[in-house]
Amino acid sequence: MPFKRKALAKEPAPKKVLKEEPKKDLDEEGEGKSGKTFELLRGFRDILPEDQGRWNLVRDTIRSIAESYSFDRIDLPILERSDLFQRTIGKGTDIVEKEMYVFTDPSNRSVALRPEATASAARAYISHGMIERPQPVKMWYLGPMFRHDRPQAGRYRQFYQAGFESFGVAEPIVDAQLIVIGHQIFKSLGLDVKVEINSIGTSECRAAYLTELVAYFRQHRNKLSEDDKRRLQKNPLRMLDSKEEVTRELLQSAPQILDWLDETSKEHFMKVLEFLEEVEVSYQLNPYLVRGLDYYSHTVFEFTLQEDVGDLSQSALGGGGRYDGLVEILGGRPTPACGFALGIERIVRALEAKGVNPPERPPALVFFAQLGDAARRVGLKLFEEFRQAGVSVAEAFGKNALKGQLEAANRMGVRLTLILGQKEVLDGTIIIRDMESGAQEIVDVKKVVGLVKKKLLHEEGVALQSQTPVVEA
RNA sequence: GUGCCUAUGGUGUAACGGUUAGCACAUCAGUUUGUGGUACUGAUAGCGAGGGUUCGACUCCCUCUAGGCACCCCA
Repeated sequence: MPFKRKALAKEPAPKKVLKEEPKKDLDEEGEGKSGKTFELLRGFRDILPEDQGRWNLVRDTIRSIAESYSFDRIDLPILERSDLFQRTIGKGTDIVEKEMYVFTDPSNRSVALRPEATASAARAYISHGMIERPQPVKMWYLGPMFRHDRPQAGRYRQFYQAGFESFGVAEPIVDAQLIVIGHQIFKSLGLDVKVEINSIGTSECRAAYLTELVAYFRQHRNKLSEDDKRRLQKNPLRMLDSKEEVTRELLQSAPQILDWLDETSKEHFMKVLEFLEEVEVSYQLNPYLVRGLDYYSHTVFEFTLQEDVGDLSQSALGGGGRYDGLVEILGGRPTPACGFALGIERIVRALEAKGVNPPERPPALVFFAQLGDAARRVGLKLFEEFRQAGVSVAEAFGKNALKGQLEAANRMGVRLTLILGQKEVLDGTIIIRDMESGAQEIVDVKKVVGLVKKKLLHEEGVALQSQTPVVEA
C-alpha cells in the first residue's frame, strides 16, 4: 500500500550528471531520496473513510439548514488573483502577510490559494451582476481553504470552511438571522456553543475609538509585552483580545468600543440583540471580541465551544460579521453584506470528542459469495439488478473459498448471503442464506432479487436505500 | 514564523550502547472435500530521513521531516 520509494530509486540508474549538482531543494534532500514513503505535506491530511461519517453528518446538516433558510449554494474557485485577498482581508494582516499560498502561475500572474471565501463570494456577486437580483442575495459554500500557518490540532494548512453570505440588505435582522442559522447548525449537531457578539461600528467611529485606545495604552507602554507593543502599532484593535495578563488588566479601565459607536451603529447593534432575544438565542456580549480580517464593520460574532470536551484547544468553531464596505472595496456599487464561516475540522473534532461516530455509509444488506468464474459472471449482472432494486450488495472478490467469504459476510453484518457455485450456475439457481439463523433456501436465480427484497422488508422492515443519488456537499 | 515536547510493523505499545527488536490487535493463509461468528497453527510487516560520536547505535549528539502544546494568528 504505502508507495515505496525504493521502487522508484531502482529505476534507470541516473546518468552521471555533470559536475554541477541540481539544486538541492527539499524534494532531493529533505525528504530523502532513499526514504521509503512519501509523507503528507505538512498541515495537509487525508480525511479517511472512517472519518467520513462525521464529515457527512456535518456537511449534510449544514446543507439542509442552508436550504431551509433558502440560501443558494455557490462554488467558488480555489485559486484567485492574489490581490483579491490583499485588498479585502488587509495587507497588514497575518493571513495575507505570511500565511497565504501565493505563487506565480505559468502565465506569470500572481495567484493565491484562497485563505477564505468571503472575498470570492463578493467578487462573484459583483462579476455576475447579482446586485440586479432580488436582495438579499443569500449564498452558502463549503470547501477547502489554505493558510500556511503552523499546524496544530484543529488547525491545518488545508482546512474546510462552510460559509453563509448575505448581500444587499443592511437591516439588522440579516445579522440576526445569520447568527440564528449558525446557532441552529450547532444545535442540530448536538454541540453546545456560546455565541459571543460585539460591534466594531463603522470605520469612522472605529478610527476615533482607536485613537483613544492607542493613547490609553501609550501611557502604559512600558508594561506591555513585545507582542502587544507591536500590536498597538500595527493593529491596535487587536489589543482587545490580547492574551497577556497585563494587557487584560489594563483593558478593564480602557475605553470601550461600544461607548464610541455612533448613533446608527448603536441602534443597529441594539436591534440585532433584540432580534436574538426574540428567537431566544442566548448570546454573550464580549466587548473585546474583534475579527482578524480588515473588512468587518458593525456586528461581529463568534461561535465558541461551550463545554470542555477533552483538551480541545481550538474552541472557536466559527465566526463572522457584517462587512458593508467589502463590495465597494472590490469595485462594486456600495452594498451592505453580512456573513459567517464555520471551521469544519474543528466541528468534526468536537463531535469526535463527544463520541459521535455515525457510520460512513449504511452497511450492505446482502453479501454475494461466489465460487468460480462462471458464478462471478452471473454475480456481476445480479449486482446491477440489486442496485436498481435499492438493495446494497457487498462481496469479497479477494477470497475464493466459501469459508472466507462467509467470514467476511459475517464481519460486515449483512442479513443475507447469496451463495452461487458451479452447481447453481448450471441449475439456474442460487442459495439464500439467512445469517442469523443459518437457514438456507435454494431459489430460482431469476427471482432472487424479488425474494431477497421481500425477505428484507419482512424482517423488521429494513429501510431500503433510497435510489436518489446522494448529492455531494 | 517563535519556544517547548514527541517519533518503534497498518494500529496500540515493550526493550536494549552489542545476539534473530518483544507483545497485542488488525491483515493474509491454513486446521483435508462448497458453509461464518469461538479456538488453534503459520505468514506478512517496524526502529521517520540524513549525518556525526563509538570497535559497535533503534538507543547518545546534530540537521531535516512529520505530529502535538503554547504563542503569533485564526476557522
